[in-house]
Amino acid sequence: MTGAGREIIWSEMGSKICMNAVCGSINTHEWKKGWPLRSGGYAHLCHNCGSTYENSVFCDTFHLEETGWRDCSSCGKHLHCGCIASKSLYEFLDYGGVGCTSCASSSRVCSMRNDKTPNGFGGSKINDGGSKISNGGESQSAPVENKVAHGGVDEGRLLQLCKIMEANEPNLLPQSQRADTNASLAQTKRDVVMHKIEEAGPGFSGLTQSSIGSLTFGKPDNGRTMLEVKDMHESLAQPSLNMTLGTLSGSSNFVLPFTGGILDGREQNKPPSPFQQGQRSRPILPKLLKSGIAGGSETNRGVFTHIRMARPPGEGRGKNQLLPRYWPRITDRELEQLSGDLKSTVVPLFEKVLSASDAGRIGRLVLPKACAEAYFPPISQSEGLPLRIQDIKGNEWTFQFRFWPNNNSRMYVLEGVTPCIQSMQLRAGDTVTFSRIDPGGKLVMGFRKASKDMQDTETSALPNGTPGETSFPGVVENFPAGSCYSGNSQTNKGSMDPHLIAASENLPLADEDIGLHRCESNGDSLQQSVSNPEKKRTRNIGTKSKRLLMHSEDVLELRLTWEEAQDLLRPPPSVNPSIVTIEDHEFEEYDEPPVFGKRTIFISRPSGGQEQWVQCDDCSKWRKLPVEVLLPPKWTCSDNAWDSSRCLCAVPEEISLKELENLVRASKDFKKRRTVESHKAAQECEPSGLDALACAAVLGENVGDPGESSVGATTKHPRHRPGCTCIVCIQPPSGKGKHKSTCTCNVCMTVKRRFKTLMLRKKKRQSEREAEAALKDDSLHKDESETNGTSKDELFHMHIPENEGGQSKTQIEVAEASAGKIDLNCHPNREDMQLEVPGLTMMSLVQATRLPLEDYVKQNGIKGLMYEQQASLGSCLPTQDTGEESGRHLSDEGCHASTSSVWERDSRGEGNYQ
DNA sequence: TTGGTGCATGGAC
DNA sequence: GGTCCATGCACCA
Repeated sequence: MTGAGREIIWSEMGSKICMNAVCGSINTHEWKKGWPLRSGGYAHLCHNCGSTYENSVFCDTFHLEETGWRDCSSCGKHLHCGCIASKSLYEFLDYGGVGCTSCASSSRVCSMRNDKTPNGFGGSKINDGGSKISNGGESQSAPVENKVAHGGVDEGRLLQLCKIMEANEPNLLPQSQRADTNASLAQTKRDVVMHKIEEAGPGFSGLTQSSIGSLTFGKPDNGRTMLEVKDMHESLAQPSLNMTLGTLSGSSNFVLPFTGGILDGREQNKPPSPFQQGQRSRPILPKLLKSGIAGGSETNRGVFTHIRMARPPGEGRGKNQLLPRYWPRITDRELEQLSGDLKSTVVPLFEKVLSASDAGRIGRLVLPKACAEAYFPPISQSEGLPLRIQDIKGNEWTFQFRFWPNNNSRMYVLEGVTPCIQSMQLRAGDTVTFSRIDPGGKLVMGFRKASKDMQDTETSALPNGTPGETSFPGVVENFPAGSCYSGNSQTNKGSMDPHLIAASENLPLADEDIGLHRCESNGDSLQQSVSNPEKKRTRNIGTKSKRLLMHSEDVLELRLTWEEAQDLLRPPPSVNPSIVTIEDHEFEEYDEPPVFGKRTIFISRPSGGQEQWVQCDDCSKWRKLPVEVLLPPKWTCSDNAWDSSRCLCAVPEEISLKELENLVRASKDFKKRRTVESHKAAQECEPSGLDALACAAVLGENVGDPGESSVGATTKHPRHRPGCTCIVCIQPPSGKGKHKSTCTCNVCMTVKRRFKTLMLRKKKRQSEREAEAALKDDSLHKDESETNGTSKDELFHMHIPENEGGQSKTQIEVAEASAGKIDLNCHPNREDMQLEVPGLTMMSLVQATRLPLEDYVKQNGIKGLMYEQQASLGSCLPTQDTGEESGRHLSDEGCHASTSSVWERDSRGEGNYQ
């Protein structure tokens, strides 16, 4: 067929994917032959959308020179091609169009004559998957024909685009991103797609709505793999493509912010676009927004306003190489806000998700190399230079921007970020954003809480979310003070410019409509940060590349949550269990697995009463229930048999959401306190790792499963890891059987060796003490009173179970000492070891150890093993006396010497226990 | 003993 | 196989 005097024929081009963001067709072998090029040959067009081979997204000067031309509306000379209809549109508008090469008049696209308009642009109407292309030029000056209803790009459509994008441009989504959480990946995909759409500009003005529709791969009759574009909108469902490519029509053109970053390496070798030359420092956002969104179509406002999408930064050295994961994610609403306050121009540069290292105490934030080289001052010396960066609160920080050589490359870091990170209460997983304020070039640092992101996603799924709001994460970014990126975080409003606060408060943002989850979690996060600003033990979960920092309390909370989750287990419905008795314990056996009941929250009233609240699955209202009620997985107001006045969703909630939030927060605090307390209690009860080992090695497995003991203990060892050769780590796995008396394994030999040293040391110290006591009567009396008198309890500040039956105090002490308080890591040469427990004196220990071990063993029912171990020990000790002594003096000062420092030394093998 | 520094290492891409 | 980068870790003050 023909179009605008040009014959459209098929041309063998090889299998190429149309890079058109919306199209993405795989043009197998055949491309449409387009208009003749000045350099000879023909342009090649996607058989689906009509884009040029290199497509509209990536077209630039190269195409302007090589492909079709248009006539200047003033002088009639040829100007430029239709490629500008897509990517470069906003650049044209931004710069007032392109000067005609002949008459120098500014030639906006809309005013150009269209006699050479290439197909696929300027209102080309493509039907049936692009198998036919009509005359694109004829509608050039016509207003945008948009046959599709307005509205936002919905999630489903975007996801489809994501899939296409992923299939077509696998390199766009880095593996690290793919391996990330689904939410993150989805967001990244959306970012890329949205950027693509955005890049495509008005060329897709008719596509940004439901016209994006379903994009499915198919095989038409000609056998070509191609993409069909169908409207997903039910009310607009049509059997064939209904897509009208946007026509540039004067002021109605919408403009999207940011010049498109180039994703593809092939762009890099092309001559620079005339629209970019000399324009690096232009203030991008406000100008674009002014000319764009403010006067743009509602369609596209609706599309982009709420969406947090990553956009490649508009400038910087080597910007083209920036991975999408570093693209700053900004919502158009924030940009819109920018357009209303042009006192300063914020140029988002890049962002980075904080790793555990970044957020850790080391105070170094690893910068993506490309970002550092693109946006930070060039440095030649490893020492780098100090960099002043302002945070969102207006505080100015000075970081050392430096690098160190790394594999013939460089690793860039910002040093000294800890105070800033703490100031912003950031943790691993949160995101820091780097922007620049123009004029002045001041670097500013914003942040985005990871938890908030998740909450946003979560909130979007809440029934009481704002209707019509995008399902994308809401706006939670905290932008630099003094700029328009004021953000919406309540947390930071206090330090923000008042007018910015007002502005942000006026924004009906998604996260203003936060549900209970968010308030709860946010407050929680804040509370955690405040109460535990530092010195937290961290634990990594997941793979190395996806390390997530978990604070110890979080881990505890996770455990607690799991315990709570078990509470939620409900027997399978309508199934009677069979009762099985095992060792006097009755178990209910079910054929079917249990189901999870509905989660409820328990809150404690200040008056002391407890309440159970549950959220209706239909209306999301919270209803109060009796505390003892267990709910099925699904629960709605109609199931509220306990309060007939509130058994309808229409009935308002009993208390305000705010009040409920407060109660929940209080309940959360209580839960946290309980968590910490239970953790402390667990710490007190759990034997240390070496204690467990001592029990295992000395007493044998009957005392308890050493493997089990070591599990709890391992968490106390700072350097346990695979390959660790410390005494705890080298012990045999649980269930491998006890060590025989003749065992010469590493563990047993170490235990024996240390035990011997321990006893020798004890004997020596005992004699010293006794000599001292003989010299000093006063101290002797005191010691005697401690030993024999009633102050023993005070000396032993240990956790002693209150109900110890008829055991004497001494027995209890020995029990404590023997049953798991032996720390064989104690250093024989360290005088301070015995003093680590307040009130614990040598004499008290000595007194305690005078009880024959056999008696203790008998009383505790572990005699057999002890005898066996004793025999083993006796064989390696020099004298029977010593051996006997060793049996009696198990409770040495090492009982409580398991400090982390000792562990450390042990794990490094630096301890001298010989 | 602790914390900072400079570099090395290894996994992921 | 090269590059990036998160983290480890030896060394030092």
